[in-house]
Amino acid sequence: MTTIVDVAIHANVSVATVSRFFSAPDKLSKKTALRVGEAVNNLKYTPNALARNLNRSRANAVMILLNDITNPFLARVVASADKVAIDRGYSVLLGNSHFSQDIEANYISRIQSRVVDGFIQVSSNVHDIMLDPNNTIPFVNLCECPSNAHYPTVHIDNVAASREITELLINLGHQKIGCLMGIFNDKYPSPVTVDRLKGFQQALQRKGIKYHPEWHLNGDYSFESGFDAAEQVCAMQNRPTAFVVGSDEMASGFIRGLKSKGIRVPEDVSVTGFDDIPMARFSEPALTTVAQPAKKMGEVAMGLLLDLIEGKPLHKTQIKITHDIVVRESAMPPKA
Amino acid sequence: MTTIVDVAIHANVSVATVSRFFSAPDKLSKKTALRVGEAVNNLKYTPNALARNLNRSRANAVMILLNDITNPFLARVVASADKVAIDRGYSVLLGNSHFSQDIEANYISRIQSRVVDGFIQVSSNVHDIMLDPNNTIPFVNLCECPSNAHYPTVHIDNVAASREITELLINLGHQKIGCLMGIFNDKYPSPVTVDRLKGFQQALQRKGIKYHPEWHLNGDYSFESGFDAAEQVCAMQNRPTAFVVGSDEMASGFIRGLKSKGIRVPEDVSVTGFDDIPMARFSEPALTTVAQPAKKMGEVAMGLLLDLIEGKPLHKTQIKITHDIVVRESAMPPKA
DNA sequence: ATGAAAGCGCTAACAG
DNA sequence: CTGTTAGCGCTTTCAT
Repeated sequence: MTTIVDVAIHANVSVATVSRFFSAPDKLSKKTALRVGEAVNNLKYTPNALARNLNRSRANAVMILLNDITNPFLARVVASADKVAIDRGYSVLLGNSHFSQDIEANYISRIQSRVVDGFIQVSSNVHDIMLDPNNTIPFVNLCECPSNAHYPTVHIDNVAASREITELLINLGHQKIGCLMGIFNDKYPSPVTVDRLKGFQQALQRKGIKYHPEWHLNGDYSFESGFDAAEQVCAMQNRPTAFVVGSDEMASGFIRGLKSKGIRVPEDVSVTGFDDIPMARFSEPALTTVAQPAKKMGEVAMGLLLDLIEGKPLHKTQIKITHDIVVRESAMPPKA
Repeated sequence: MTTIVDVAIHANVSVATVSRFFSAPDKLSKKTALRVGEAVNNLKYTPNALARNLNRSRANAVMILLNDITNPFLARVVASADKVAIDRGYSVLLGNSHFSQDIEANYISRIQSRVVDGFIQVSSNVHDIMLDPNNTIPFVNLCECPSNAHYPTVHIDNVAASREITELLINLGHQKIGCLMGIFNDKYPSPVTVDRLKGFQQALQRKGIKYHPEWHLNGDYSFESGFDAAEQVCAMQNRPTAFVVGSDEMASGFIRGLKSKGIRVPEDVSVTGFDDIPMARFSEPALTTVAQPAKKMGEVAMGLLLDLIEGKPLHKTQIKITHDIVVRESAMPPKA
């Protein structure tokens, strides 16, 4: 490996000068700058980031912690966050936990070893580091912050969003409304799940409609779990005319399952989704859903994190992103 | 920040002992190990990876270079590759180029600064570093290697795969077969595109079927481009009875476009895909396609890369992965 | 404008 | 089994 010393010798200057060539080129005279530049080219020298980072004690990298990079919503969040990171000179490390708390914890310990300057967490696990009042590693939670969290956060108002999409169904004339939501068996129940259920119930309550526990189905946000849940709908003798579903993928699978059982959507049963991933538009029928602006959320979260890292003065660290209700084809008034 | 020195003082041992506590704990007596462990806990010490990496000159990290993390096939590749990386103690940096050669080149220069020990490239751009006979940074190309590449590679036989899926159509009785493939306007034409077209043409030729350039449509592998391509099919007075499409997403969009124009699939036109992403199964009709084992490819590529990095003796560095033809519903015999 | 030198925090001989 | 010490490659005062 060619080092800064090689270049210094080659250019007949001190290592300090070579260092300046990269970090403060304007402090060099034209002549020396030229000589150094030549040496750099001849020797094909690239500064060693490891060494540089060590004495700057900055890694110039951030980590994004998430459960599953193959989730299309998360992938879009990562893509947009990643873009602002590179634009600002940072690398991004993937912290894909594959839904394992152990793996996520392992990532946290790597983070503590300073391989990154901060992290974005897109999951709801709570780690010691996040509770430690002496913690110095910046982080922001995206989408999944417990509602009482005191740390930086970027999220939509899931309660309101879920309430609104439910109200849309009610305004369409539905009175018998079921839901298909996430399950609650985690150590740290997903705030997303909690809030979306809460919004659903709020809407019913406000309109004086009874919540039927027997119409409350559970899934894990996947297409498959939606497909499977459809089975239970068939078994219902008194069937809802509409379902609020906690994610587009699950809604898509649910619709597919319903159709395979001969139940038409939206003619027999209306279905709504959540997230507005690309597939929502291409599902048949196209999904009426809540749009969560993945791109914007990724950008805002990364922007916030980098500001935190760079010590910029911050106005606000708990940022609410506005959602949208997207009306397409999967919901219509109930048959008389 | 608490450093190794703090711990050493606290435990009344030398820094070397503390270092050994982490790298070779069995070389310590029970007593000292205990003392050090206590100090570590009390001080909440975590070794600084930056410093460690510097004098080991190893980053314990690898980069995955790709065009778009929101591509479901790539996301699955990354997820599986990532899994073997963490299992072997490495972090993975995302090199998401957003289809920009400049960004990819920028990542390459970061790589040269030694922030990672090696990289997997899932794109077809050729960089100086890859041609440099003196290059010491290990890398492997996944899926997208030019066929004459001399460097490590993991890929399926795209020519054979494309030929086989075309033959399936021919065996079904189709004689008028069109295709929807990628375009060739890149500096480094995608070998994937080249090979899939070649396989398509080979199949026709072997069966003595004429290749009709006017039935050759172009897209960019996206759902949208498939949808748009369907428009051109309507305009054809002499229409093929089947199309070989270069990716599942594009095939899916193509089918959707066809259906929106009143052309039934597969009754009027058969369509095949490529990749077998999850959506292929859920598309309507479900896609007959070539299965490219994303999970396995990611694992093999990462395994190979880490072996390379760790200097393990290698039997083979150009690895061919077997594909499968998956028969579902989107292809049937042509109407008489 | 440039150089000398003291580290950044840790590892790895080499001694003992 | 444990300690001493010389770096890893670079940045950054402090002088000049």
